[in-house]
Amino acid sequence: MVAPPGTISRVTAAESRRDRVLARVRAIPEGYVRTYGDLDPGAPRFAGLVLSECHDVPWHRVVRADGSMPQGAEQRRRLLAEGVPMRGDRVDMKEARFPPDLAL
DNA sequence: GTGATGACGGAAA
DNA sequence: CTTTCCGCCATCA
Repeated sequence: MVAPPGTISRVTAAESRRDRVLARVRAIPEGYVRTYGDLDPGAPRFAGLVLSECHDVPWHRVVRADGSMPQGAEQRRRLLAEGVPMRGDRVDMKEARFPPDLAL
């Protein structure tokens, strides 16, 4: 169904994008991680903002592109408990990175 | 309307 | 390998 031009949905673009980000976060299986860029290419900072607002999602499975963890020790402990391969204080993205669903 | 900020990314040194 | 810098988009003051 398509909304005619001029007809702005009550759902703003931001909410739509936000919902999409959350959907992708929930899609991350246990033992794997994803990057902010995978959640929302072009606006990774926005993805981070969304996670900071929503605590009812597996936020600990979202790390930086280089494998570093914004939440530090807490996040690292959770990921380690799920069996996420680590390399020092960084996640081994080569193995733990879950393929981004562009369709979602 | 402009300007500053951020759970970032990628390239350069 | 680490550190530094610039750019990206959306949000908030």
